Amino acid sequence: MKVEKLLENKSIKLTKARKALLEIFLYANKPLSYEDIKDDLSMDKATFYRNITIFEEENLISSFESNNKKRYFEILEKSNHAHFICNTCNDIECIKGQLALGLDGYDIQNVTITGVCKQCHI
Amino acid sequence: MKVEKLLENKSIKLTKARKALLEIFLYANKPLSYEDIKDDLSMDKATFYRNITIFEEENLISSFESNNKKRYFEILEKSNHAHFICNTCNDIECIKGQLALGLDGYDIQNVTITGVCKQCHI
DNA sequence: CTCTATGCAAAAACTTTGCAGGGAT
DNA sequence: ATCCCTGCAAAGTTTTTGCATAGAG
Repeated sequence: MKVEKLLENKSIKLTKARKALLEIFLYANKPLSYEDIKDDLSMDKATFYRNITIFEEENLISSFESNNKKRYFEILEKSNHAHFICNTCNDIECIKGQLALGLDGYDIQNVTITGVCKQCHI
Repeated sequence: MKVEKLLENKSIKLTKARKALLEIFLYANKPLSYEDIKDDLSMDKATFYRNITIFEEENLISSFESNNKKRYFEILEKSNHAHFICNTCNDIECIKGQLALGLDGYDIQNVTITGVCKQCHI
């Protein structure tokens, strides 16, 4: 879906910064932190974080924190998927699959698994 | 298991601060952040974090980050259990259960689920 | 006596806020 | 003319580090 439509649906005013930001996340294939994209951003970090906050409030974007004190963001998708963060190489993988946990009545927004990935695991 | 034994097994020198710290986590029934216990601590925050680092390196304690920029710590148990963090009330629940994800070959250290808990979910 | 642990204060890393200027309607 | 978005700089929050002192063996 186009960025313009996404913002319009949420009644968020379209600006250059918001369009650029949302497009980055829309076309990204993995969660990104501010640091990951700061060199490609044409906006100040204040603008980045302020708009991220708006996007999160409007459920356009979800976030989670990794072991390295950073926050990662990605487009909120319908499909349940978990993130695996490797404590050794710090890589983040998206894991498709189902959680078999007794969480009826809970609204699950994010699943983050940490550990050591297959590559790093000897 | 006694704190003294735990430290001895890992060849960590027993000190007053380490004993106090490990006992707090040993008898806690949920993960705790520095802020949660700072008023009860008789040590400086530098000592807290330095010893936590040692405990983590020796696999006595595991940690994860929540949405509120804090790190939570708990005794590393053998039993797989996940944490559910409510974005509304910020409460942390320990969830017993199994993950049915294709993660063979991965070493899973922590599972953190965020969302809205049953109580807060209307 | 030597070696490590601790407290204090300062620094570091990431994120948020205050404020004044700029753009869009 | 008004409203809100933005950039810049400063402040805030949590965690880490440097250094001198204290403590254990």
